[in-house]
Amino acid sequence: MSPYRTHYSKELNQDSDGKEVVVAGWVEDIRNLGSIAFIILRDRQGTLQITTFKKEHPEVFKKLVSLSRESVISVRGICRANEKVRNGYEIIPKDVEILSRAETPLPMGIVDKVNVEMDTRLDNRFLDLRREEVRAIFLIRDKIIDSAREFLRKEGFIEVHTPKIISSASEGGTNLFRIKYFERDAFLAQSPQLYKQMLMATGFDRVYEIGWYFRAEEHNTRRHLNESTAIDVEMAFIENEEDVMKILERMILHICRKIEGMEELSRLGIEITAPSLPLPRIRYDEAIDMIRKKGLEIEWGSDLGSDEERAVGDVMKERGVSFYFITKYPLDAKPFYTMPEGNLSRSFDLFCNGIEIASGSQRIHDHDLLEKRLREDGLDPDDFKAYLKAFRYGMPPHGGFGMGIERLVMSLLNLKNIRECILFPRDRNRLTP
RNA sequence: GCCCCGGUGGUGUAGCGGUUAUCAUACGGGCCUGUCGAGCCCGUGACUCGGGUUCAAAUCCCGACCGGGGCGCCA
Repeated sequence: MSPYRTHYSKELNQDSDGKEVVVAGWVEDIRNLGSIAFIILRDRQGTLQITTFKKEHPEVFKKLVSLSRESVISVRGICRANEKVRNGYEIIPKDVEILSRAETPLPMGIVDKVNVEMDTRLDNRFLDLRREEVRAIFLIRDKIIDSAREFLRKEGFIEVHTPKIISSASEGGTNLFRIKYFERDAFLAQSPQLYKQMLMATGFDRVYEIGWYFRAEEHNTRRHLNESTAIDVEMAFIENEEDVMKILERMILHICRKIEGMEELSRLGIEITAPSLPLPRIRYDEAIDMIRKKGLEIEWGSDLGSDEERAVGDVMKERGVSFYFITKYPLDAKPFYTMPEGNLSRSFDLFCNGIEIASGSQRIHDHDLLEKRLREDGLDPDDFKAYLKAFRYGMPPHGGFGMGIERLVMSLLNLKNIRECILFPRDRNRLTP
C-alpha cells in the first residue's frame, strides 16, 4: 500500500465512516466559500470531496484553498458519511501533503465548460487523459485487446512478434518509411503479412501478433494514421477463407460480450450489443448491386471507395446490422498473395458501422502461382526471395486477417476521429508528443 | 498526390475596411459556513509572420509558416 493512499475514491463506504483514511490525487476544483471550502480530488476511480473548515483547522484550510488546480496532494483525514455530498462521503482533513504543485494557468481545462479542439488536446495529451471520458476509451481499448488475446489463446494461437525493420517493400501498395540501417537503407514494416505467412511453414499452425503498422501515406483524414496498431492472425490447414472468417467473427463476438457491460461505455453514452453469428456475408457482386440501387455508379472490378462503402453500410444499418463481411472481391482489387478463384479472390473485408476494420483472405501456398501473381502485380520476385523460399519446402494451405485496433475502437464507440483511439497519434503533421 | 477551409487573450469564440476588439471560461485579488456547472464584485490578458492596397487593415490582396477536413489509398 502506498504511504500516500489507503483508499481510492470509490472505496469509501460504511466501513470507512468515522475512520481515518488517506486519499491522494489531483485537485480538480476548489470551491472556497470563505469559512468552509470544498476540494474535489480526482483519482483513477473518480472523484471525492474534501471539506475543510477555517475555524477548526486554519492551517489546513489555508493550505488547501491556496492550491492551484491539478496539483497532486495526499490528504489524511476522517471519512464522514454525508448525504449532502454527491457520492455520500467526505473527508475532513487533518494533514495535507503537497506532492506536486501545478503551474497556472493550465494549457487546457480538464473540467471547464469550454470546448477544447483536438489539436490542443493532443498537444496536451497527458492533461486530456485526465478527463474521465477520454480515459474510458483506453480502458475499453485495453479490454478489447485483453479479450482478443484471451480468445485467440483459447483457440490455440500463439503470440509472435515479427520484425518492424525490414529490407524492402513487403507488399507493394503503400509507401513505406525509409530509415537508415547502418550503411544500408531499410524500411518500417507496413504489416507483418509476409512474416506471419512464413511462420505457416514452421508447424506453429496458428499465430497472432499484436503490433504496429507504419504507413507513409500522406493522407489527412479522420480515419487514417501513419502509425497504427493491429491484431494479425494467420492459420494453417484451412479449407478456404470461410475458416478464417469464422475465427474472426467469433473473436468479435467474444470481444463484444466482454465489453458490453463495462461502465465506461455509459460514460461515453454508448451501448454495445453483441452481434449474432454468423455475420452477414455479402458477396462483392451483391455489394455492387446494392450500391447501384442506391443510385451510385460503379464499375465492376474496381475496389469500393468511401461513398460506396458508406452506401452498403447504410443498407445494412436499415437492416439493423452493424458487423458484416464483404467477400469474394475481384482478384485485381486484392494483393498478390490472395488466393484466386477465377477472376475473383478468396478474400473478405469486415465492416463495422460502415467502416472497414479488418481484411483477410486465404493465401496462395503454391510457390509458382505466388511468383506468377507477384509478377502480374508488377513486383519483382527477386525482392521477395526470402519470403518465396518458405514456399518451396512444404507450405500448408493457410489464411488470415489483419484487424486495425483503432478502427475497431472507433467504430464500436462511434468516435468521429481515429486520433481519439490512440494515445499519441502519428499523422501527416504530428510527430510530438 | 489532388482539392477545399481556417489561424483573434491560457482555452473556446464574436467581429470581416474606421470598435476602447465581443462574450464565455481560465488566471490574480476581494466577499461569502454546505458548495457540487457555486454565486457576486474588481482586475490582468489576444488579432501567426512578412510584403502590398488604402487617409485608415484583425478585416481586402500576395507569399510564408502552422493547422483542420475531403478524395485517392487503406487498418
